[in-house]
Amino acid sequence: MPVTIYDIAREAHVGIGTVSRVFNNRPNVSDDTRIRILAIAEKMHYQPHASAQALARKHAYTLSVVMPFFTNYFSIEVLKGMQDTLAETGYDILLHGVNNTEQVDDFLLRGMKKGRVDGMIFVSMALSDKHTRQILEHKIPVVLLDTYRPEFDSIRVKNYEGAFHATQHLIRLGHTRIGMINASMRSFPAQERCRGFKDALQESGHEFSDRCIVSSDNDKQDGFNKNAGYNAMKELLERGMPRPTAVFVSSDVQAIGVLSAMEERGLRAPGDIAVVSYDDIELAKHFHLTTMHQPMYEMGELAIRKIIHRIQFPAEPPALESFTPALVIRETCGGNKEYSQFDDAQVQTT
Amino acid sequence: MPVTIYDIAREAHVGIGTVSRVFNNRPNVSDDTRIRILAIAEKMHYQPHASAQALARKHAYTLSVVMPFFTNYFSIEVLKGMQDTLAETGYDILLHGVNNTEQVDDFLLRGMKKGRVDGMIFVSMALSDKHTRQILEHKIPVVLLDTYRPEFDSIRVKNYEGAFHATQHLIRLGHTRIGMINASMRSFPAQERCRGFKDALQESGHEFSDRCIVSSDNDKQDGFNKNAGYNAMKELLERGMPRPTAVFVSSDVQAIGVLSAMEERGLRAPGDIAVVSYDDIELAKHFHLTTMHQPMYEMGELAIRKIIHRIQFPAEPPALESFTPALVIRETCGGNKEYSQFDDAQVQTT
DNA sequence: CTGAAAGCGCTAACAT
DNA sequence: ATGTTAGCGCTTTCAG
Repeated sequence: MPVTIYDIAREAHVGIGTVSRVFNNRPNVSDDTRIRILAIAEKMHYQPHASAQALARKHAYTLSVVMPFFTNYFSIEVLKGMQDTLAETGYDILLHGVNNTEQVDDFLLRGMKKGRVDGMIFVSMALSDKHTRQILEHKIPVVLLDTYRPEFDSIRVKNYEGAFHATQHLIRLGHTRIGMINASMRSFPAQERCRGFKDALQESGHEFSDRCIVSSDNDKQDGFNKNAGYNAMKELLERGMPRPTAVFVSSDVQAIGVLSAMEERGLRAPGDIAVVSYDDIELAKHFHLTTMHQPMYEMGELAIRKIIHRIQFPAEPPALESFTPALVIRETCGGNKEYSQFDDAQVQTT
Repeated sequence: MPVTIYDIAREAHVGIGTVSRVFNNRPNVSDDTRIRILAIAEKMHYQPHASAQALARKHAYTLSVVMPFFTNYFSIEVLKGMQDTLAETGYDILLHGVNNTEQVDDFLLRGMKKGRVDGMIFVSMALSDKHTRQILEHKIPVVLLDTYRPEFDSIRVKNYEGAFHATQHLIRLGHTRIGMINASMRSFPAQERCRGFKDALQESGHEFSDRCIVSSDNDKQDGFNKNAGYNAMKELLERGMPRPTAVFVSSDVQAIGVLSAMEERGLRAPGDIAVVSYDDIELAKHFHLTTMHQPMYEMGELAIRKIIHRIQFPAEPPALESFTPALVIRETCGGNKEYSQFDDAQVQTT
């Protein structure tokens, strides 16, 4: 029923080889026959068969992107960067949104199924040893985004440094009782940001107690959501210790929740409690959040370039590339507003 | 290099047919050999080859989802509904984010490439006659989501009715000078919502002038973004006509921008200007927006079920399924708050 | 420059 | 119950 190269070969009185050559832009076809074949193909509405090509070429031109469920801006921006880059390449992506860890197994299986995809990109998820081993065994090209594993190409933003910087900013502003609202510690970025926070405090000789940190245990999006921020802030305020004068929040979405919780008690930022958060999502500007800007779109772009490179050169040693987040100063923790680069914000790239 | 059914057949001293049967859970294989084959496959890390299967089965278990760039909540929620449903089915989706109309051609081509996908879902985009013809010619199963074409299965929300209802709400609240902030008229939903708005006004005998409507011409996301709302509201306020006492905004994201623009001039909702918007995204609650709730997640779910059904029964006549949006009353346009269903909101289903 | 033929890895119909 | 064989539609030698 569907038209194949055989059909058009017969029609054009040539061999299928010649037809194939034409469609693959190979040399060694006379302009004459090339044109004739193209015309016939057009007339017959010929479409090459993707699976057949993939089988013969041993190349599916498909990538799998596995990410924790992409409801937050970070994932979306990353995805967007990927898509725009993809457009130029002829690759397509299979989107694999992960709700929980068991699903990773499933997607890993799908991705590793021979011939399905040429490579996989894992976003923001700590890969277990077991998964790592499986991937290595099957030799499927992988790049990690917003996570790290020495075995694979990794693209990270310096979460530790970013958190450190953000906290330092608070300290320089004169704050001494500083709390942190963190996402779920299952998340790799959350872990790193927590470390950065602690170290910044310790380095500057601040007293520090784990009671200052509230980690969300909200499953949804690893705790990177508004409600988690709201609840965590409420808890922090109720822990019955002297109220912090500043908090570092592990993401902007959470910070929005934090702001809500504060508002409920009549507290304002920065007056009562200064707030610094992380990500610089689109809405951050709207909430005047001072936050750490992450080059999400660019990371998505790079991930695609890297995976395609890796597919071409599987043997090269894995490389780590790091993006440094930049502090965007708006209004939620006071401070100056002299320079302006990102819209209404001042940026320091440390 | 990679292990195939031939390898495992040789190892197990059986024919490849038997091996194939085992992996396809077909009968007519003795438990004995079945177990033996499974064991050997396991040992050799056998993975079936997706492209080969697709070629032989004439079925790729892949869907293409084409949507205008998914940076807004609507798309994301829809996507999420799709993904969750997909998990049970064994299908994967190729995500095709469209930035502009020319790209549709590209993706259409990719989608129609034989064997690539078993079906396509188009979200929130008016399909041109040309595209429609192409799809029909290639007989590829299609379902439309948030658009309509008699030629295909369509899932819509009643945009017209929703807008009508929202506007009516404003009218019942006693408003007479009502404006509308619309997205780009290129977007189908925007067109429908505009019609609903106009008709509601006319039906109730309100004077109506096109000057009350500001349509965004912001390209990004067809004008469904915060900035577009901000700019449009600014323009409306500057048109030098008596200030409207209420506005209907074609989406929540835009409404957030509208609120900003108002705030800048010291105007508050609902006191100075009442605001009703559309979508009921997650953040709508945070902004206390009175808005039309759309069952986005459910629509995504249904789209998947429909396309899979359509793939199985290509001959059935196309069906239209409609979701009715519900008015969620919060605070941006006053009114009562007696009942509560969606969180803090009252819902009327008309 | 072009045709023929051998795969790519798997499914499915047909024998046995 | 199991082996054999013929495709699925395309790419890619290898002759000519």
